Amino acid sequence: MPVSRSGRSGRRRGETQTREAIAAAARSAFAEVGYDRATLRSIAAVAGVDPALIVHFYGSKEALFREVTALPPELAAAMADIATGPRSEVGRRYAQAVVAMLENPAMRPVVLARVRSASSHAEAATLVRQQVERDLGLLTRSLTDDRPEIRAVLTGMQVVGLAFVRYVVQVEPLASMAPSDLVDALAPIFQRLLVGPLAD
Amino acid sequence: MPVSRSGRSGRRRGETQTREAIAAAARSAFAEVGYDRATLRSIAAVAGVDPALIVHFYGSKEALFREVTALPPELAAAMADIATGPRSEVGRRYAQAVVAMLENPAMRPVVLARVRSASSHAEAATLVRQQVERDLGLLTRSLTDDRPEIRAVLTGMQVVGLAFVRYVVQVEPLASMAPSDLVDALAPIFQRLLVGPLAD
DNA sequence: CTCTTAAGTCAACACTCATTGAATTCAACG
DNA sequence: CGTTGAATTCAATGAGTGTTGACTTAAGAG
Repeated sequence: MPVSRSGRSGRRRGETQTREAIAAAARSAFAEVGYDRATLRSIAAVAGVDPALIVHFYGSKEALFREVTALPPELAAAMADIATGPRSEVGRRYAQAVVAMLENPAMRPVVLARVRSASSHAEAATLVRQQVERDLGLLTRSLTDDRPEIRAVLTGMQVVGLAFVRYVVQVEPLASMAPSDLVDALAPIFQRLLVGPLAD
Repeated sequence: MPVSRSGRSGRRRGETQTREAIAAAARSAFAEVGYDRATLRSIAAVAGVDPALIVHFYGSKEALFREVTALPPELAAAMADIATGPRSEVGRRYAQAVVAMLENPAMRPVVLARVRSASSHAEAATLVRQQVERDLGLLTRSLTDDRPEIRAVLTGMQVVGLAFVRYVVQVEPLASMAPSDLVDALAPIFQRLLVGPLAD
């Protein structure tokens, strides 16, 4: 299948090119202002496209959100990797994974879109809930038999709290903290929640 | 100043009575669906009142939100109290204060209205930011000289994360956990963040 | 009783939203 | 060339929004 020879000569782009432009604009919009305030019109403007084209491609705003905030399935596999390795460093490994995810420019908008939209959009809330219950439950159950569900939800509380406080509310000094310092600050918290004692 | 003799005889209620009905409906609405989805019409319907009356009393939706999500100033004083008492129990005392606040039916809607609206409403985000920076900064600075700002923001991360995961996203088993169990789970986390070592 | 004042309602305005269906444009194919 | 089909736009629809101003109603003051 020959690809259209140019990206710029005519006004018409290839389909995948346009879809990706829309997807990127949508992710950013959902991540920055949440589901409600991210209007099809504003997304279309950023993507350089008519609003009707978005629903032509995706069907509806709901479907657009679902498609654009999907997480790659390899993420669950990465969770499993964290359990392998020395137990005394599992907190730091998880902290590194979380910070890396949130600093990854392809991943951050997806996570923030979900968290930011969870406040007013029931489906986004469900996505966050399932993510914590499934993926973190998997991790903690593979690490210990001592109340893994509680460890999972308390760990998830850290991740959601971090995303909210650092990126949404932007509280200093957390908002401008360097990733490596962030890992240092979070590692002991995760270490205790994942494999340490739950009470004193 | 004589108060109108009855609350129910005529169709007309006393002013304060109506204002409070509106305020309560507004708080619930903001807490349950966030600023954007809490429409003046839906609030008015719950309060049994015309939408125009709300703006007649409060001026605008913005002003309504501001007035209705104000926190009593005695809260800052309560923060100071937590610093007094045995250091080894400060984490538990703070956990009790946080859980008590979130379980207080007068307080919870205010906190949730702020957190839930922070996602899409800049002013709500500012309220949350200031709350964490000011009140928690006050507490940690009165407890230690060892990087109190970091302790404050990490502690705030717990509170925001808790509110979000327990009440907004409703992840189990945190969502249905009894308040006393919640205190038990949070106390050691706060203890370490407030006065414990920051690294291993 | 009359006047004043404020509580409360009503209908409308100006806007923005997602979504739709018809119309257009353009690249590819024969 | 002509035709097909998909990408893309255009204009409109209907529902919902915050806010406004004119209006009505009733309570308290003289």
